[in-house]
Amino acid sequence: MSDNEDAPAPVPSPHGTQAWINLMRAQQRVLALIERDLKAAGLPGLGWYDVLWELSRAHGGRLRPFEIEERTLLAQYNLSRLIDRLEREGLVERQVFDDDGRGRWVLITEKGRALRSTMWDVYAKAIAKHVGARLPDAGAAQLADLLSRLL
Amino acid sequence: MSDNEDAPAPVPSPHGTQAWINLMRAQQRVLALIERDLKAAGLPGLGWYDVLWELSRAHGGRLRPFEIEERTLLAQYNLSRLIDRLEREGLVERQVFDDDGRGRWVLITEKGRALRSTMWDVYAKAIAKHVGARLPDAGAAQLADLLSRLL
DNA sequence: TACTAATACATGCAATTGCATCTAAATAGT
DNA sequence: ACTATTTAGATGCAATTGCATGTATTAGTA
Repeated sequence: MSDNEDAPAPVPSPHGTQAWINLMRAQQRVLALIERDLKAAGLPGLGWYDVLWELSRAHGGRLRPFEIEERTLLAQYNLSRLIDRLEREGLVERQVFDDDGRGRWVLITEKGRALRSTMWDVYAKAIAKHVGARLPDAGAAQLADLLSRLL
Repeated sequence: MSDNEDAPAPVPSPHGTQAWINLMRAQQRVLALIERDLKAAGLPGLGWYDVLWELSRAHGGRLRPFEIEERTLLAQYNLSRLIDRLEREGLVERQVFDDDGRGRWVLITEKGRALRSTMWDVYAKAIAKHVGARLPDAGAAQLADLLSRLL
């Protein structure tokens, strides 16, 4: 035996490798374009959007930090500081969580909801421009499906 | 008229949006897994790999910084400092570029080639495990093709 | 030639990230 | 109840990133 792994083939197929490279490049490229559009509109980046979005659609407009963490894939220490920044801007508030003295609620404010909505106007157009316009709708659906298998 | 953009539809289709979300998530997730494997093997991250790879396949094992920049999508100031770090580790060398006093060559060393090769052993297995094993080869090919349209 | 703009790369400084660790509070084991 | 573990979240510090700008050199233009 030439390898000590268990099931999966140890060498990636050329197609698998190409898929990975394109995944990296496409994401970097489109992300940069979308962030550029947001910045050009004087708006914060997608990190802020993601948190505000999860909060705004959560029941009661609030979540525990660890719940946001799960939904956004942000690292715990990054999220903790991101919440600091959001709080400083009045977009969210931290509240005590009575059932567990360690816990906090993070509650989105009206200002936070308004900003998320404004951001979506720009974000949605950016997605349409940088993704939708480059792929027929059926292709987008197929892409979404293939990518979902990596999740 | 309700919009000031030119050709593309201003609102993304649900499929386009889903494709974008999955693109972000899949890339984040797989990237994190691959970086974890590299770190577990005591190796540097993909940023180093990308530069070493471009250099090792370039004619004469050397490129100008701006050429690396184009090939890797690294920002100019980030690349400049990344080269500093690579140079400190003896993986590359900076040389003067005689035809243009502003320019530099970045030359990969034997040590740099060796490290890239070692990294590839781990990287290739990680791609196989985190991408190849989740997608049939035909699916990977299709994914690569769809993503290439975003590039 | 002298002057202005553009190109190639580097760097000071502030903001963000990653890592390790810390505190406080809840749970588990005895 | 008492100690050890685990969990939620925060934080000090070093490394990296982003932004703006700096330096040197070449190209363009009057």
